[in-house]
Amino acid sequence: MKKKRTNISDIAKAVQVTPSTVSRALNGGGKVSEKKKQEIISLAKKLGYRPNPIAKSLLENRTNTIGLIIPEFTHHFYSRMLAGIESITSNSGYQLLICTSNEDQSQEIKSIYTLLDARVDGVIATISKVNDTFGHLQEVMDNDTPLVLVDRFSEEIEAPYVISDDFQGAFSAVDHLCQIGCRKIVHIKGPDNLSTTFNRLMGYKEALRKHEIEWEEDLVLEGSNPDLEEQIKSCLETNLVDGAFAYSDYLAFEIYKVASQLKIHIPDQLAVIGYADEPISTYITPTLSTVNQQPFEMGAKAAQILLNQIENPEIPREFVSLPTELIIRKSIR
Amino acid sequence: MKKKRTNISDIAKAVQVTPSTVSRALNGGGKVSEKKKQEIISLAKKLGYRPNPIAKSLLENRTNTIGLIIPEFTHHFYSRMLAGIESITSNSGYQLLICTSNEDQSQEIKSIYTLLDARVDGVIATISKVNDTFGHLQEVMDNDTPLVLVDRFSEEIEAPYVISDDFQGAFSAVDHLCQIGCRKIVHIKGPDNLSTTFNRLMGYKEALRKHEIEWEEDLVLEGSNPDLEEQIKSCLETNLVDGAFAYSDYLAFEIYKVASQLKIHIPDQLAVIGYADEPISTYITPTLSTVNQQPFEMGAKAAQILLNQIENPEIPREFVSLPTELIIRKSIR
DNA sequence: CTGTTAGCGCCTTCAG
DNA sequence: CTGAAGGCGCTAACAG
Repeated sequence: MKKKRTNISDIAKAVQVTPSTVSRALNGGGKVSEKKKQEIISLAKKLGYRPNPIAKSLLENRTNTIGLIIPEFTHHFYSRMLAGIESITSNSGYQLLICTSNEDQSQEIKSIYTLLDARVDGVIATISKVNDTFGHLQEVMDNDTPLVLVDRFSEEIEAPYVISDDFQGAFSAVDHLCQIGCRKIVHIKGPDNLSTTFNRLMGYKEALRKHEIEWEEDLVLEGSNPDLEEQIKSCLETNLVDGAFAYSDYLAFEIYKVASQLKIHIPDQLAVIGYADEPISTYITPTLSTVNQQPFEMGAKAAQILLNQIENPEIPREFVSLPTELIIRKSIR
Repeated sequence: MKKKRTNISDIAKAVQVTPSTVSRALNGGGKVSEKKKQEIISLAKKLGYRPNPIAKSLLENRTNTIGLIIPEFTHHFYSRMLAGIESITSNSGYQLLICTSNEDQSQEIKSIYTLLDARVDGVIATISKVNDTFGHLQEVMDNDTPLVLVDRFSEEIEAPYVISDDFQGAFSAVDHLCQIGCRKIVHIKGPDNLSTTFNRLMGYKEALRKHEIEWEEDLVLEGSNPDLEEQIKSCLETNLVDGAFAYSDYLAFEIYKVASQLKIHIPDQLAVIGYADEPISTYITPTLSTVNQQPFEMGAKAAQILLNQIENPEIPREFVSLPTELIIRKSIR
């Protein structure tokens, strides 16, 4: 059994006043004689009194707690996002209640209700990859609990969101490849159905268009294809590919592997750009150029918007698309 | 303002009974006529009634919440540990309240008090690297809040802990190097003052002793040394080094860099083993052999011990040292 | 079987 | 300036 903590009436008894007076002395509400006030304050300190936030929560109908739902912790991207969120919330006196969904929508739904039960003051969520129902998210909003989506969003739900500008990120990467003279640029796509996959593909095409390069279907490969390695190999062999842009750093690494097999030199014969600035990108040889999505800033921004909504529910919803940053390393001449 | 949730007395009014009856009907305590019970249950469902855990917490003096303190999120090791912890707590109906210390003890202390204020039912903590005071941790225990240390521990505090067996991990790595014929094995040490640094060094020495190899001071380098690269270079040049064991995968990578400069072939001329099985270890060339500390299992075990302590405070403290796993990859013949 | 009462810790009226 | 009373939502003990 937990030891009983000293509470407000313990102090009241000791100083021979009522709990209300102690409350007033400690919180400054109303007038208390300076003498008693000092006495109460010093005793409180001596006894290590700390107000019970649970009682306050019950009274005020708020918990100073933010619920967070993310797919998982282990990708560097989400760790950084989490760190960004935490940097803001902890500075504002909010606690973080964290749930993972493992990209499984049924778990996401369960988590949402858990958080709602816990009476969190707001929710930040990265929705699962596969999603077809939005009632749980709608319920959060119907409950007047502010909700901010981060990294992924859906047209189905009218919550504020913070995402990364995938179109621009891809565009800047491929634009750079074109500028340094690449004319045959292969693209390895991400998983189907994700808006990020689509937007990065669009950015790729748009950059080609800008440089008046015809888009070729043969040069766009499916990253999820089980024999991706074969695909890359035959693509590199049959075309005079001089540039590559991958949906992720990990997929870019697949290109490295094949290039090494085919004795194609990176960056002299082939320039490569990945996506997400994973730690591996600075450890592989040659170091990989990539697009930084600024996950820390994404998390921080989402947290700021949420706290804003909590403290001022009337402000209009914000929809933020954060700019990306192209990082040039040795995979490019 | 948050919308008012339907509570127990809303239901009571609607069904014309008292709140206590509703409570009994919903929780099964005491006897309620089957008819009313059904009526109450169906109405509760219809109104979407969900009990307010805050009220229950106030009453029961427990919050079904676990506090967690970790240095940071971004190292893969902590992400995995976190995932391990979460896998256990979420299955047992506990929520996770997470704080980061950024390896700063003053922040760690602040976080501890925040968690104590939040009335968490237990605390899992990885203490900061630099630590010289333990009053805050003692206070957690004095408060009868179960505490489990994970990854790092201190003799100064008598809390149960779960750590990785660094001695055995290092021993198995160096033992393996000896077995494949290495006789001149360099070791790059970790940060001073960490027990892990010390224990891995001990494991290194013990393995050498087992194979009757004299320990040489010249072969042990400081990983934190700013001109580490130079040190490695001169060490590899002046000694006929044929094996290397590094405190971390990142430090092992420093050896890769120098070996490449000196045209020393890994693994033919030099066998290398790192530590921690970071993702980079499978992406660098050649893939790096390493020691897996099983962070997921560490987190899970710590969570299990904590939940045990919470539910059964009288059980004796456990002190767990988890075995490591040597992973052999292409950095070894 | 069901209602009443009391209390978890705190704060906020409302009286004095 | 300070005490008394009430209530946040819920449950447990005690009466009926």
